[in-house]
Amino acid sequence: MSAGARPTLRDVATQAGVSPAIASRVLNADPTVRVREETRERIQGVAKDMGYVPHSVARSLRGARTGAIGLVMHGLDSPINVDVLAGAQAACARAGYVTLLADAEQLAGDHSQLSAFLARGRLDGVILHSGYGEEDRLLEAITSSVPAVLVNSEDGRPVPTVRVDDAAAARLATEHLIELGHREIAYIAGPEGSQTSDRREAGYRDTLARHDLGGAVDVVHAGWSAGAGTTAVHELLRRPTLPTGLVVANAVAASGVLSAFRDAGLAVPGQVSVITIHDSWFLQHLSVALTAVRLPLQVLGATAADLLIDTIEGRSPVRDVAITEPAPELVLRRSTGPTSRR
Amino acid sequence: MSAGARPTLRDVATQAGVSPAIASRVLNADPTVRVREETRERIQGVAKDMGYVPHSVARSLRGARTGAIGLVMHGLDSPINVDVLAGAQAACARAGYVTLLADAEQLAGDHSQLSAFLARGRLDGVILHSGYGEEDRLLEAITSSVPAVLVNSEDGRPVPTVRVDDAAAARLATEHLIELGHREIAYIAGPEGSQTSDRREAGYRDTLARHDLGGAVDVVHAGWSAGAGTTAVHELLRRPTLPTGLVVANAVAASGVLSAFRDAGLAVPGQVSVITIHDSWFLQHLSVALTAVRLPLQVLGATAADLLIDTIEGRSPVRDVAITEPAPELVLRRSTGPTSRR
DNA sequence: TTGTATGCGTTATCAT
DNA sequence: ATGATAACGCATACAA
Repeated sequence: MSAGARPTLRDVATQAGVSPAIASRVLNADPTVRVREETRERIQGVAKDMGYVPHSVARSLRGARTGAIGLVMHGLDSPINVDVLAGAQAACARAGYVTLLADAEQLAGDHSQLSAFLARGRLDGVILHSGYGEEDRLLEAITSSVPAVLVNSEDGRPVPTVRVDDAAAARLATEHLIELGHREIAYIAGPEGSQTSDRREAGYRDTLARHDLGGAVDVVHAGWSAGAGTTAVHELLRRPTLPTGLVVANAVAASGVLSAFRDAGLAVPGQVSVITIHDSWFLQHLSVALTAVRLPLQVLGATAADLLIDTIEGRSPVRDVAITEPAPELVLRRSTGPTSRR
Repeated sequence: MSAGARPTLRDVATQAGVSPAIASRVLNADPTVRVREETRERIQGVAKDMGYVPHSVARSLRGARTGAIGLVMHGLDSPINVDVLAGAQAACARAGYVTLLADAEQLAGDHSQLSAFLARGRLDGVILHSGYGEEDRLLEAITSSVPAVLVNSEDGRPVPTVRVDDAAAARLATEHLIELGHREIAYIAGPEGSQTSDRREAGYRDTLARHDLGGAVDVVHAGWSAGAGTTAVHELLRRPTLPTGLVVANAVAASGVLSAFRDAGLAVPGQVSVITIHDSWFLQHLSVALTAVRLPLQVLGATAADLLIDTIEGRSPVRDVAITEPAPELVLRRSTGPTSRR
């Protein structure tokens, strides 16, 4: 055994004066094997002394499992998405899996990256949280090679799906504005085609309808970025009259909304109230501390991981999960207030 | 070949009527092998038709390489650290490596996670960007198993180190305030023991000294979080007199600083100017758009990756890298202005 | 120009 | 209670 080289199972077995087979079973605590207590201790002692570490690759080759889960994520420039990643990563780690991280856009755009990632034997499964643009392209390649779980996508897919209760969150946000007396409430949407944004829009429309405000539906398509929020406000400002309340689909976009109002000299919440979906540390530090509906994003990631792991380990036939616990929660700050107009 | 099972190299070889050895060498474009053009095409055709994907695990077991790099990161709740992660991830992917992500704190606190991550044969190397608390504990475990590169740590370590030019950034920030006429400038530091914060402090001290303001050195220890920034301001407010300018070690902490001033009713930059180190998308949306010194964080991550890959692939004896290109850059926004006092 | 044989480190099966 | 052996899929040294 040369200096840097780690000992193999055979090294341990030889040193302990037993066969590799016995050493393997003892070190893996195989319950079906009966060895003398003394032998067991000797093997374990030698393994510890020699600093034996199992060779994960040999193990995966022998068995079918790799103990690795792929996380294909998009938009890591947004803390919202990072929360999902963190939740998924932590849940995988707790369950004994390591996680491979890839960027959805890069993977979709570079075939060699995709095949390196999906190389046979590398992964036990994949969690896919991608922008709607990459999703279809990636999904087929992934599912043809390993089990997958989709985050925040439409259900009715060929793979299990996990999402938060977007509609409920939007309802809560819209209700809040209505309770404050607002009647002209616009929804600043995400990019066109985003299912997440569509579900929130549905909640917004629901709520207006239930309050006989169905005629006031007012949707402005923007995007997930701060710049998109700013652009949406500029669009609003070109109109003769402004809504009194805004439900913004996403906290990052809402940052841009607030800055645009500040730059335009409009008071929030004096002239316009703003509420957003998703909470994050930065909201209270924006130009006006931003009222939001908190959604359990880490739980979302963790649930996706748990569902995938159940699938991998042969449990649970659950297909689609909508997370209702913890429920969406209103986090009151300073960006919403009673309407001054009627 | 059953339904779900992917074909092996042997399946391809058999189907093409050649031996596995030839198939292997053709598919890997081994330059030392000379085969008939017709044979080559037949093998490649069959591989494509059957959807052959090399088995990464078998490959790693045979060779010594795994094509995987571990990213051990801390503080993914801060966009600053996520930038470093994104840079490293992208650079690894470009070079054909997949990346395993782990959280430094979790790894340091859970021995079974650590050994799963460092299992023999899993990784070709590790990039470690950890809080100063976990670093020492993790470093030994990691380096005893694979090559590593340290991000933003002190040089003179047993492993190669990469960092940005913290001192230069702090000098630039401090100079800026001095040029605006400030003479009482405090440094809001990171947590005690942080080398990154210490390097920035040195730059701050340098600059004061060079302007004969060495007597005005004023360091308040805080931390990297927004809450720490807020606390530091509360501490300042208990003093009889406030500095006119603040250099804050980190943009997230600076968010808390700005909010604390807003809540206390102090005007920024009217009564106190604030500049921070690190730029990020949210700075322009804070209660006052925050002036900052931009440091190339993605480049930092990418450089760490490149250095590690050089090491893995047997090139380059470079030990410690201080990134000077692109140089720290002043990003002027609204949180700094001429001092009103003298 | 192509084929055969071996071993990477494990674990499971079957024997003793 | 323990050991011998085979096999996972691939890449290489060597043979033909």
